[in-house]
Amino acid sequence: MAAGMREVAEKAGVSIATVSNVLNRPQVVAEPTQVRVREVMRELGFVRNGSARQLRAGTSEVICVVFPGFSAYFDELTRGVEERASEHGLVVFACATNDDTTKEETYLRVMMEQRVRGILLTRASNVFQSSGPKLRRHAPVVLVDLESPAHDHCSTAADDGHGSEVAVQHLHDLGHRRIAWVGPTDVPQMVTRADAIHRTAADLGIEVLDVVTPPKTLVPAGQFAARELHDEGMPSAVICGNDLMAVGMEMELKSLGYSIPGDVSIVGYDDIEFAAAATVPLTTVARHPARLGAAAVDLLLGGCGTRDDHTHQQLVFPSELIVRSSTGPAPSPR
Amino acid sequence: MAAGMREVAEKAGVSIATVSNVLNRPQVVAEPTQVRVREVMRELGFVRNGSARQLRAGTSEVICVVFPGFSAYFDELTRGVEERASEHGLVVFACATNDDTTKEETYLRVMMEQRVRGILLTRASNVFQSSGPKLRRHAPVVLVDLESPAHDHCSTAADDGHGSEVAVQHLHDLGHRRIAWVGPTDVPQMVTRADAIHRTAADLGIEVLDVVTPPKTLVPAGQFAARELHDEGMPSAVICGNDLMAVGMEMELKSLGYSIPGDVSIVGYDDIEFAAAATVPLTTVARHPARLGAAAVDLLLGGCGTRDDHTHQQLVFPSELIVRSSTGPAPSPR
DNA sequence: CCCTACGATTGAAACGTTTCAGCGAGGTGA
DNA sequence: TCACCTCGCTGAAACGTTTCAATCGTAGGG
Repeated sequence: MAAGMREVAEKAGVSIATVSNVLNRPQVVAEPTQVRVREVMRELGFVRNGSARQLRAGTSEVICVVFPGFSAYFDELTRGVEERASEHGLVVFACATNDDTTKEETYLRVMMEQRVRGILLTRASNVFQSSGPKLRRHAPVVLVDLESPAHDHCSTAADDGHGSEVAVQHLHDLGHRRIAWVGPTDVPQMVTRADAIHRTAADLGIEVLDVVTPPKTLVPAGQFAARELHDEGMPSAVICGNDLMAVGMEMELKSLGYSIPGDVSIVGYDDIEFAAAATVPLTTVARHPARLGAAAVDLLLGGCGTRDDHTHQQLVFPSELIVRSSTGPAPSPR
Repeated sequence: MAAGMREVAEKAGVSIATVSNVLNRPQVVAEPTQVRVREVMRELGFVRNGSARQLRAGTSEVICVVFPGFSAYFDELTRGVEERASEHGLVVFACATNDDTTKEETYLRVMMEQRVRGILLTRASNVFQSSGPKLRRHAPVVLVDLESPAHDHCSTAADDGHGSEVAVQHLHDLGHRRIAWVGPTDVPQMVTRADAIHRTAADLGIEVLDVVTPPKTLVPAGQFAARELHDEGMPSAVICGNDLMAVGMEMELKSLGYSIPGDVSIVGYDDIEFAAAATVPLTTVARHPARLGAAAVDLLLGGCGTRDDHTHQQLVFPSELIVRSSTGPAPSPR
């Protein structure tokens, strides 16, 4: 059924080795031969067997990205990964774990088995802690947006600590003295942000309310948090763990009759494409996901995990506050 | 570096064949041997080489999904695929083409080369038309949300024709006589919807305005269309090609001072999770993406493409109109 | 005590490539 | 003319599994 190089070679009247050369080192085979072989390939609908190739050559052209689900942030992240990867002739496969540990384990196993060229991990749960070393022995791993406590991995991340500080400072400058933080407590990146916010707020004498969301940080989580705050007492400003939640917050608050930023100021994280286009364009801590993704690919290809002499790098990119219309002066107390 | 079955066998004092049996047919190997072999595997950090396995065994445990980008609809679709796939011990890799033909070609090539267990195609561009037959010879292909004109493929789809009829009828019942359709003209699924809308509207004596969007049917496209309609003359109801655009439409219209559904009624497609939670909960044509995905996996595994005697099936699932708050009576003309 | 049967294990042949040393033919410089 | 080089091509050995037929004990039946 599937024609292999053997059939191609026979029909073209050359050896298998020559067929292989046409594919892998065209310079060494004479022009006419090349043309003839390619012609036969087309005729026979030849598709080279990747497993065999990879088995023999030991190298794969696949990079895998693992994340919790397909949302705007990861879409942009992946775009960065893909762009850089394709410059090197690599292909990017993504998979969503839905925060399911078992699924994550399965995915990582398959990737190791396939000896993929590299794995980009975001939001890795405890799986990574346990099987990290084994994983690393079978494929280069780069952490995106996820710092390894032991610094024994390459990673790229945005400087969320600094971003958070600037965000809080911004709100302080606008006169806000009571703000809320909205995010899950079981997602490492979010905890980093929360910590920095609390720290900075304490320094500046700002009170922080915590609204805990589920780990699924999408629009509905923001809406949920908005209702929560509405019931418990609305602060003058809210920092949401990402833009999607911030948009949910915006929408729900408007429904509840709040004016933004008149009554409540809102800040997000990520600066996804859509942040600028929200009903009220969002003030947000830009994290440039595409850049993080591209840099992660550079680390992968830069020898991470393949060379013994490699020292792991933690790349941290500056994050900046993009001020749009969702933040304004705190309403004067009455 | 990477320990293979050879090393495991040696260290456990058994033959390679036995190691393989431990992995693939545990029933045939004695309990104590099994324990010992597994123990050694753990010690050595053995990970079986998927390429070799696949080369010899001829079967892969990977299903691939191809779509334009990572958005809510495809997230839900993939969830359905994944759920069904994992029941069969299969793993799902996704990739985003960003509507780039070259990228799509590359992806499909790699998938064929890897001899994946199956490919789920959505939004395939002309690539599919050209390389379809070749593709099909090397991997089972199922089309999702995409009808093959020649019916020479398996496919799953929602009955958009019927869904559209019902939507228009619904608006007619509410008294709307001038509506808009918002969507791209170069995406097959969208064209199907547009056609059905035009047809039904004509029957009912409803005038339809077309607003053409770019193929990237996300929130901003809806916002763009809203401004377009605002400038050109707002109809009393708008049907958007999907929920994301409908949400964009909602948001922008509210910003422009319109009341929903007071001034304008809005209908979407898909019924993504978020549709119910939008500022104004969305009336939408539910297409149950997860169900489409799961059914596609069933078709794949049901012998599509593997058996010669297989006849291709076109599975069409009913789509239903979910009426929420974004549609209401047409404003009385004054 | 032999024969059979059965359970556990194994040797070796694939699977479809890549790669490397080598081979013949033709060309070039001395 | 000979030695040597280059060019284009090829034979055959890997790569790490799976699988099937074959082997070896050993226990049970006659």
